[in-house]
Amino acid sequence: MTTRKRYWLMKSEPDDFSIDDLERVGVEPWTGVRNYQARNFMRDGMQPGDGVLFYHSSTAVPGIYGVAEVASAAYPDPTQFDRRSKYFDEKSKREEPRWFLVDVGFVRKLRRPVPLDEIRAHAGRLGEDFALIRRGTRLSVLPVTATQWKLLLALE
DNA sequence: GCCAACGTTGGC
DNA sequence: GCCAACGTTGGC
Repeated sequence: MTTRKRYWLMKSEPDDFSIDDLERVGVEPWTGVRNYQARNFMRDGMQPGDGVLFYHSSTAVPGIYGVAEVASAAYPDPTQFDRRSKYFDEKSKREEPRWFLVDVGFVRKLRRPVPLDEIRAHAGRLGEDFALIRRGTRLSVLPVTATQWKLLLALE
């Protein structure tokens, strides 16, 4: 069964994994999400083909730098079982995995990044409840409405 | 590097 | 179930 295409925003620290890295590799498993709400969006909400805004956090100019797409169904994050990984979770069992991810595929870089301060400047039209700019919210994976998607890309 | 804000853990 | 302590996120 398929439902209508959905839209998301996914954060990454560019020192760790950037839009240029994604362009280079094409498709990347989105490892390391260890927040239940973010996991639920990936596990329960995402479908192949969904649109993704690729956001750079913890950098000089935080903001949206590219467009990507969901490139797989959700599956268990293998790093949770890898003792050498910094994402290892000793409480997760293979028969009952705790953390899920999707593969993310490169679509394009923005002609011009859309910085966080510009996004904030449009808070009124984006909606005060938009999780990216809601005070105190630090979700690394969050839903974006079709309207917000269009608005944000119109700022490019 | 600082620190506000939030989530998770674990003792009780 | 409460809540203090701790860890993490992420802008600045």
